[in-house]
Amino acid sequence: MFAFQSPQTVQQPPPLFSKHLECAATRSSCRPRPCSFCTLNPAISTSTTTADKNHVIQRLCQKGELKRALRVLSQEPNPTQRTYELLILSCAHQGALAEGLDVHCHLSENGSDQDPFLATKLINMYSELDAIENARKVFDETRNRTIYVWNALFRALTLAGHGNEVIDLYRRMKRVGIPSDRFTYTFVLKACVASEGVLSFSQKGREIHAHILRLGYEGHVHIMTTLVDMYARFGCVKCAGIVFGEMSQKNVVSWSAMIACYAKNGMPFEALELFREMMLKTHDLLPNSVTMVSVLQACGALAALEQGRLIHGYVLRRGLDSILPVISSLVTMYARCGKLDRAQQVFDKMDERDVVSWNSLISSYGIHGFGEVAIQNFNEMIISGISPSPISFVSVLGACSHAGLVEDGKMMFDSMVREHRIFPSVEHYACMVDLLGRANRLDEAATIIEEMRIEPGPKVWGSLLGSCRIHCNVELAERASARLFELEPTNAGNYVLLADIYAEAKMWHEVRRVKKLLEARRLQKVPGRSWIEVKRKIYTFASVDELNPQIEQLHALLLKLSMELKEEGYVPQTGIVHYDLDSEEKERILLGHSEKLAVTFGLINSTKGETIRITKNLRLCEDCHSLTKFISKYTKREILVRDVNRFHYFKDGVCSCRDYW
DNA sequence: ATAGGGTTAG
Repeated sequence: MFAFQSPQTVQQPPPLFSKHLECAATRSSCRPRPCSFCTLNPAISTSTTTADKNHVIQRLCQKGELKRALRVLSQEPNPTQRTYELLILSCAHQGALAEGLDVHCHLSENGSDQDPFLATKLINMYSELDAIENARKVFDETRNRTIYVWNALFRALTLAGHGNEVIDLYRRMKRVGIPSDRFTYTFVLKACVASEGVLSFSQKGREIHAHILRLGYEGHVHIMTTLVDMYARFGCVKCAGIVFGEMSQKNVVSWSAMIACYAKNGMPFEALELFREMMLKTHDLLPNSVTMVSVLQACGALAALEQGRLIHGYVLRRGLDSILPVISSLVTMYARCGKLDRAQQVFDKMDERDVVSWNSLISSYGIHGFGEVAIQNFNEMIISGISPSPISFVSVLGACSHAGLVEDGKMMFDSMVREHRIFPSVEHYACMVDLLGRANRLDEAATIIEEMRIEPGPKVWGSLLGSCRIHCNVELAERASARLFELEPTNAGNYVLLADIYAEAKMWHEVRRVKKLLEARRLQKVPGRSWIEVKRKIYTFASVDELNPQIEQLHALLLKLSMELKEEGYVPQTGIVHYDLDSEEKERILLGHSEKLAVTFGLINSTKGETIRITKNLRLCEDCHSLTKFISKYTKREILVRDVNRFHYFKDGVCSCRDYW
């Protein structure tokens, strides 16, 4: 059979006998009405030769007729390597595990299972079919393990989330003295990300990085880009930046990886800046849809509506507006910039939708406080034939939580397992704790945690602590924070929350104790920041901001506003100030909050009638919330504030959150 | 001899 195969005929099976020769000669006419040989019928007689049967199987595989191919296989005593390969690929492609096992069996009986080429293909097949055990078995049973076989198993294990195993295997491979190749590293680096344990980053990642440099791969674009991505996923923006900066060759993927690194690690300014640099510095590289997704994400994070609109324009000009991930990120961008109606419009214009597009829409309504609409969209998604993903539930449960729809949320949570066979993750439990906790059903929230079937992570305890803050439950807060201090000792936010709760309860001694703990561990509270986009420029504010040239003017106006509004009924919420000071001092501290400065800046610098849009990196404090309501009423301005969790839309002295947040 | 790799939305 191989004798017939010359390089040119690899793609087209070789003409083997006259009947097929006819077919090959008249291929054009053969297409619409295939000849009887090509369709080859179940009636393949026993008299057909081995070569013929191989050919038939190959044709059937290429046409996706797996079942018939297998039927012929069962009559075929001696399939070629190529035939097996096509069968394996076909099984993988069609998600046919049972058939794949049949092929594997056949191949073992034939003694072909020691062929490292086929072993590689089998491992890939099992990987695609989510049968990692079988992939491992193929590896174990293959005696002649070429680097292809090793790499295939690395890839399979990484995709299945067994990162640690890959690292161990890789080390074993090195010990045994098998040389790795450039492909090995892209898989092993990804495995570092998928591996568990605190030490994964410092030990494994750096270890592999060192090997890569020692082997002289520092000029290899694929490997270096993966390295950038690895550091990005570890949250080490600095390391990613260094690798990126030292790359001798960069392509669109490398740039996109670095932009995504900034966007995903809370540095949206830097993401936009790098995108600008890419556009200016590289003339042969065009950003692609993947790049734009990260850029849009950054716009959304900054609530930079004007920037976002510009990018949207660019997306349209480049014709990237029909790509699903791009549209979904446009929906999210508009919603996060406060333009819920625009988000809905973009969504409406899609001709094709997937779960992610729906999830974008659902969470958009969620952060704007429209819980019912979110649920409605969730149901519409199901009616349209798309099954919810775990993220769909995160989105809809979050929406219920923001809107105080406790019963709906509980029903949703129950339906997860019952109707959709989706088992709740830590994320979902955190949503439920939040939902119940906000609604002042703290006992129920605590019960949920007790009854969890998986280990409650910091997200879950954090939700509980946040709810304790809202409802001033010192006792439960102490329990939650004790767990949190164990689980994430370096997260300053948890200490601050606990101190807030003690302060509200006027337990000054305890406040000082927590603050000392913070100092002893050399942790710093994340400073509150707010920002506002005015005429496509973004201005940021911090409570100790002396850089803004208008700062004096802002302070003066704020003081005047607060005095006037006190006469209208504004009462400064001094209870949230951590220090045991007199009330005048406390008021002064409150007036320094960054969102008040941003609102005032907006009042001065935007045109009347324009909505003022503010973004804040933390949760909105009660005092700012209260004062902003008054400001919206007495200055007749609409003010939109997005905090970490959701939107607050202030109009005529009321907020869209109905004081529930 | 052949084969395979990096960035993506919620």
